[in-house]
Amino acid sequence: MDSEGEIYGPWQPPSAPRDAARGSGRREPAELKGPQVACSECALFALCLPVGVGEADLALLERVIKRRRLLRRGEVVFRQGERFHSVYAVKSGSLKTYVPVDGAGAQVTGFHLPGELLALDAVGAGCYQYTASALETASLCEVPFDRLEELGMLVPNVQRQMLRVMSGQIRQDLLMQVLHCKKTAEARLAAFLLDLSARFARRGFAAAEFGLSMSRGDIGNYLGLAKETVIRMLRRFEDRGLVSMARKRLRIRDLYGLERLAGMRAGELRLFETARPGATAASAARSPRRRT
Amino acid sequence: MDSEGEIYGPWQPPSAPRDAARGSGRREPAELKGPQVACSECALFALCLPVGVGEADLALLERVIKRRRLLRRGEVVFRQGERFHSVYAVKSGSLKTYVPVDGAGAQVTGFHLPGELLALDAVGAGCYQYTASALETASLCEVPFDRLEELGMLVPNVQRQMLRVMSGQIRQDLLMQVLHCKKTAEARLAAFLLDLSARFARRGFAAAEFGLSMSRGDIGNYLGLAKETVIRMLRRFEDRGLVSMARKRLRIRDLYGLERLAGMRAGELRLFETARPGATAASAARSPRRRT
DNA sequence: CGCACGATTTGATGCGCATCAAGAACGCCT
DNA sequence: AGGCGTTCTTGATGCGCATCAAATCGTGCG
Repeated sequence: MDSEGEIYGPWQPPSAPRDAARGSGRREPAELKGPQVACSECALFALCLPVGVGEADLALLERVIKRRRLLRRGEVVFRQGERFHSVYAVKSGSLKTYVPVDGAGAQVTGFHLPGELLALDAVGAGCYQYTASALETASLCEVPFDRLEELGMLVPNVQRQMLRVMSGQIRQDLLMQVLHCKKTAEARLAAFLLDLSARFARRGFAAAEFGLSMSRGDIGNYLGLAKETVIRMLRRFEDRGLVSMARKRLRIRDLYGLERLAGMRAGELRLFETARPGATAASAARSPRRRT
Repeated sequence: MDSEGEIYGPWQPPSAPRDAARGSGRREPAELKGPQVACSECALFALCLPVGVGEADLALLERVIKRRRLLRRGEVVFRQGERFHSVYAVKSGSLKTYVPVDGAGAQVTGFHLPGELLALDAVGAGCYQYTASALETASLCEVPFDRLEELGMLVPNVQRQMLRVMSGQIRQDLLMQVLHCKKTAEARLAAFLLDLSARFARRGFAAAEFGLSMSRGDIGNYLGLAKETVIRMLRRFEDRGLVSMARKRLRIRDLYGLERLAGMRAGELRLFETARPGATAASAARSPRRRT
């Protein structure tokens, strides 16, 4: 399916993190530690899934991939404002995306796990809307958008699938808005963990145990909380037996308890590219104290 | 440009607000008071703009419009979860969209002014993602999506334009996230007013004076604030001479002052369908006290 | 191996804004 | 006009969470 783990670093913007030294010794790439998705599990593949799951489609897909890129922690894939040319699929590792914000630091806008698509929303803008950087060693598939468009000519449904993916993004943003406006710190963090869990599960990884590759600060930034609050809430969860944590490793012990805290079921977050005609949302009422 | 103000109410879901009585007397429709956009100013028209602005295109556009719908305050256009069939363009009046939320009320997800498009993001989901209802007497153009798709076949760029509009929505959601995570109540409200102003201006209405058709409660809900806070902030703005208010009418007196409060320039909100290759965002530093 | 710097924790303190509780000012209907 | 429900306003109070400060841990490095 893949082979040849080409180590590209050709277009390397001035961001090299301190640990980007080439021959650092420890653990060479090629065999990547973390979870890694097969092409058939990747969001990119879903772009042409509707036409059938045959070998031919896989071949079509392979043809649009320009190259793979291997990133180390902190390396930047693209920056906000750069001219848009490619979308990316995460093959292994994880990334965060963020936008610089006025005077104070940045706003983390999302985390991206193996099998997920990156930057499709830049299509309509002509330039990337945010900066993407690796949270850990990661590999990506780059897909030049013009090739994807060509593919769209051959396979009419690809266009529709792109709309679908973007629509899924908007749906996700809606949920984030609810989270920010109506939920306490506790509920936000619970929802965040459930979201991660569901996304791992979706690609075939363990839903109950996974690594948090981002820092507490990043989580807090993303959720609109101070990092101290994130820490305190995590501790609270652990004290209540909802999760157990060792360093950056998290294990969910009481899924239902978390769902109760979050005020929503796990599946309700990130409904990505799944049309459910009749579903009208939650029922579970629970919310400590937050607005009317 | 239009004529025949057909008063349709055929598909009227069980929501009739208390003031929906038919022959209530006062002020018949047909002549609408508020701002009203010409077809050439409408977001729908922008869908095929790139092919040229000729008469032929206008004719094409007219062909896809199924009918106009006239709504009274509180009437619902579509509900979350209903099967998606049409997108809508606001011709006059204004709407709000919202999603029901677990135990407590709803989350207002947006307001929609004349010339703006509604529900395009439902394309990828197959069902509407939120409920839309009129804030005041309003008229809409309904466009069945299958007809829009047909148009897409005739005019290839329509597809691209749809991506563009959705991408603009995602960009807007990103800004909302920053607003919620990093800004104080004061900054949020200032940004909200600037956003409204820019949107009115964009369609050719007065940027400095307009009506707030939504209630303070709706504004607060949308921004993640209590309605009391909205009121207090508005008063504060007025006391400082930034705006002046009479009932639901608002006049912006000091645009620059508001921008300083919001911590961003007016144009930075809602950059809708405008690609700006090199723009990297703000510079104005200002934020009273909010996160790191 | 021990140094240094960043990430993680924990506690103390205070501010921003939600919440509660009335009252005032509409808009709407009879 | 007069009544009434809804929205808007204003003040008092308290809680949630940001902020500040400082210790500890982890990790890459010389």
